[in-house]
Amino acid sequence: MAIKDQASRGISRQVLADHVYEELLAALMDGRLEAGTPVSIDGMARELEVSPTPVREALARLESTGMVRRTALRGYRVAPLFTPDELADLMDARLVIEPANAFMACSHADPKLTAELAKAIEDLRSAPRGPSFSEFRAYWEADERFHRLIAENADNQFLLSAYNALGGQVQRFRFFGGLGVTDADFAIAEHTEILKAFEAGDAELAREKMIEHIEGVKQRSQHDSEVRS
Amino acid sequence: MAIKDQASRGISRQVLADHVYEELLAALMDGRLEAGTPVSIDGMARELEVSPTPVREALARLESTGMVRRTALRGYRVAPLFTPDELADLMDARLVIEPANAFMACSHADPKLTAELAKAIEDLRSAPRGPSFSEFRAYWEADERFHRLIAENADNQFLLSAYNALGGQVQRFRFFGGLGVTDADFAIAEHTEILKAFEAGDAELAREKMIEHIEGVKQRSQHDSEVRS
DNA sequence: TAATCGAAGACCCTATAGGATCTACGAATT
DNA sequence: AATTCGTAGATCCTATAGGGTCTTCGATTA
Repeated sequence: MAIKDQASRGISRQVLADHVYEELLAALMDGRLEAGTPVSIDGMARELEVSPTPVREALARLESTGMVRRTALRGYRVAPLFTPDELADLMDARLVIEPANAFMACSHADPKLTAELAKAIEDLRSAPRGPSFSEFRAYWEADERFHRLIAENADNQFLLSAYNALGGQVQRFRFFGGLGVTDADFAIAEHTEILKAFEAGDAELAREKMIEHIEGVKQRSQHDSEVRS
Repeated sequence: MAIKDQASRGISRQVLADHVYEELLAALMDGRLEAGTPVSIDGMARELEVSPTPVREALARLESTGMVRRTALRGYRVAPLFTPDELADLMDARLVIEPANAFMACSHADPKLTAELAKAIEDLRSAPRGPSFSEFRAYWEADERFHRLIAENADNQFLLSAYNALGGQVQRFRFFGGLGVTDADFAIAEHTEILKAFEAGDAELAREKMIEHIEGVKQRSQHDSEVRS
């Protein structure tokens, strides 16, 4: 009823499949759906109290994000966690795209953007660092917002698509999710360096600082992976 | 019946939605579905002689490729053609991703890859240059194959996703589709330069030659756009 | 003649039904 | 006791039905 009510209440007509999509996305990001577990279409339909049809459509859209994988005639399952090698590949890909985003965004940055970036850093600083999902979420959200702001202000829809294709939102979360936030102090300092470059309007410097940041994330993530294994 | 037969003949059970997806993709790439025209779910179901359900699923998947756009409660339509500005943005994005692909692919290239690249160039050279779709398709396919080989052999699933997100296959086709193949001689020469770098195992050179190639494509495309408008 | 109204069709969206396949589990047999 | 068989349930996939909205087009009216 939870979803259905909002729709059938009829104040503003909406598409049920969109609600299901958002619901599934939230469940995946909150960790309610763990990596590797199957996602039954019929089962999810019962759980959300809708018919299988919109669930099927939502999952079809979700597949392109890499959050779920589909096997023909066998259904969907939550994508597995990354191996250390895949993690390194992800960072290499970010090293290709995000410095370019930083350069372009800085090339035509306005005070509004720098203010929003500063706010994202401030939110990062003040976010709780607890290991629980609910606490961690604020931290992750601020980190994601910083990078996404830059990607969006690069003002190139294709680069933004490429950034999205990396699973910028999700994959990063799922990686950090299992670990503690050992990253925080470093990330805040490195983000601040990038912000400085933006404030100075030095696009080339912004590119370099972004490279340094992601190199740092890569090294720290590899270290954490080794510790865990 | 065309599609249905293959499925219900039951030799190997298949998913109808996958067939519909392939069928729609082919129709989009052949130009049978022109830019901007609406794609009715029910109508397409009648045309392909299936129910609307698999069509709906296929379109949901297709949306992530950028080939079709969806408006809630109003259905799908074929994505509009590019403006010159969007074309420039696309080339800028390619300039970010494809040189990196070339560098990485060249870093661990094997004779098999260089042979396949050489074959792609040879196919490019021998392809007909006629203005009709069917003739042009062979040329475009060889061009696409060259770039995709490099992207796939960069051996990084995330960079490959990013490359795919550019609509590497499709967007490029849709751009060239309306124009003559004024590009051919230049493209063959530039591809050959890239191949030489691969044969020499010089990754840095491969990166540079890829940059030169895409810069060339960008300039020529802008020139063509001006001529046409 | 121009404008308005209404009916019919197209279309999107969701629910439901039913067929096919796979899995799980218990009973019967060796 | 182990194995085989069969049945019940779960699941995926597709078709069909029906509700709601929008557009179109013709008829009626001012």
